[in-house]
Amino acid sequence: MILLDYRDARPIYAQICDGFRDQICTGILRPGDKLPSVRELATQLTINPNTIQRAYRELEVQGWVASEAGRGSFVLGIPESGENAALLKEFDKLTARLLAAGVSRETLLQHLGKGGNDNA
Amino acid sequence: MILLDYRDARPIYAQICDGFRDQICTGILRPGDKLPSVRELATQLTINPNTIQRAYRELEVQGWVASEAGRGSFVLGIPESGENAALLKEFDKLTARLLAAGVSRETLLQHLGKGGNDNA
DNA sequence: TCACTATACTGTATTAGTACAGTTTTGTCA
DNA sequence: TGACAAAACTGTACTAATACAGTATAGTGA
Repeated sequence: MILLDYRDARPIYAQICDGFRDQICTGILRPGDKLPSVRELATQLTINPNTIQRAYRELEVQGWVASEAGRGSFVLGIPESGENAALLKEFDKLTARLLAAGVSRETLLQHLGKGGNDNA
Repeated sequence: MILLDYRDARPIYAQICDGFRDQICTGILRPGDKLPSVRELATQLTINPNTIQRAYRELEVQGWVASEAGRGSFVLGIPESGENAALLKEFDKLTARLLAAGVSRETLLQHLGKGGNDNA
């Protein structure tokens, strides 16, 4: 259950992020669990679905959850160190740059496929 | 002068991006030139300043312009694109690092999917 | 039972309203 | 002239309204 505190200076989406991070850290939410849909939670908290989406996207970028269009958002687990976030940001910038330079997404996908082996 | 075509399927912000890219490529706008402020252009086009900001941000991420809070947005020039190979090499290196750090290929694919996908 | 279509979900994208924070310029007073 | 406060800019952040696109499921016919 996510609770909002409107006296809190932090934005709503950040409070939602924190709420889910807590629930994942304490084991209330476990890898594979489904998060409430953006509309469901938005209705429950009486805020706009877009604000939920903003929170889910944040959690996704940071590696806590994964969202799939048409299916839902699912818990991944506690992401590895915070340094990865910085690396991922760099990754995003580089990607944008390559796309702007005319390199196709296919090419990048191929490069991604070629890399090492393991996974997390 | 940026012109909008509301019959165009492309979103407004993408049209604005294209407009400025054209002006930079053709030399109408040169490095160091100041772009109209988000409010000024928004008023001129009778759209919301936020839509302009979206376009400027896109151009900034791609390396065409630089925005400074309180000062304005300025043309940088045509982003380097000659040595895509070098950029791709950097991409590979960064990818390897991320994978080694425990970031899953899934996460990287998601990041790739999220990147801006305006012009063809 | 199986195939297919309609529908009811899901996340996502685009644009807008509004408030905030940083910088520059202008005005005022000593 | 110089210092300093006020105001007029600037980009940015947060939330919301709305429309779109993908997926799963329920319903219907053979």
